[in-house]
Amino acid sequence: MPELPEVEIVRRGLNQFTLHQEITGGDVLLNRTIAHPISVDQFIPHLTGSAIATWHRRGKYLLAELTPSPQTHWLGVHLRMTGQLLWLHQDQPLQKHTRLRLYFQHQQELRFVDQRTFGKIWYVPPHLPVETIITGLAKLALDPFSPLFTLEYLAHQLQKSRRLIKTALLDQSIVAGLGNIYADEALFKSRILPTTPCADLQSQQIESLRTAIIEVLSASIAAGGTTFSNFLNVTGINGNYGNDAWVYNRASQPCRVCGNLIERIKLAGRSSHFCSHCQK
DNA sequence: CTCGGTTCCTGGCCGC
DNA sequence: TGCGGCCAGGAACCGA
Repeated sequence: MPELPEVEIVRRGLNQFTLHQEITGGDVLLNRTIAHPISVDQFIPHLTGSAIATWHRRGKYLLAELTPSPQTHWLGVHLRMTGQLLWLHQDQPLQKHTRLRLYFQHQQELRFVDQRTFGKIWYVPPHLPVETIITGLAKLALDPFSPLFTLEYLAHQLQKSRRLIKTALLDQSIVAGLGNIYADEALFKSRILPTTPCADLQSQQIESLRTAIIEVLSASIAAGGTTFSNFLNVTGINGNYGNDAWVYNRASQPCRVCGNLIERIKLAGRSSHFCSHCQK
């Protein structure tokens, strides 16, 4: 599932291919993909004639800064479970789950393909803060790559939660960008059991967790994102990270550190993978 | 206010 | 081989 590293890989690809080219039109194939404006008919006309100055990422959200305009306007994208943004020629045959097509000059196209239809796309008009339209941004925590993502910050974020650490890590208002894969991986690297209540974590463990989060995300970005799920970068290429996952999706397989069998349990409806020998 | 459960959706997989 | 049902999960929403 696209988590921070996959979204970052997509962002880099978008910045490589889509900038400073006029949007000439488009086609909405599934209305509910467009989260804003409410009237889908207005979506394509709002974008037509603009170009993308740059793509930003906040947590798992992608934000395209649109020009020209006296005031900036924005295009927002969340891939959710199965969303893919592909840069291709308009002649390329439509994928079965194509939800949105944005046409660019020279017959190029930015295509949104999303099997399970949870993905969302927003248009944010000028004069409005993006948070007022893309409401998920309003309660988003710091990005782990922010210089402000310190031990003090993470400790403070976890202090206010009475939940188990695994559940807290999936909450985007505590840390932005983690999903089920990298939450399990970061907990393994920091040797913390997913069932540990946040309040029981020692300062040393929180620092270890903070470091592990940054390392796990960095390693995946360096590998081009995960092999899991149907993640593709904008040119349609899968990543390489899944092959060296420590625990994710490895239930009943030997721990890569101690050989104990990896266990799998359900926490708040999500599967959690861990080694009960390495993690305490 | 906090938090867990449910929901959205499709396709892969398991067991009979 | 065919098919029913379960499972995967990000985040909004609902209700305790």
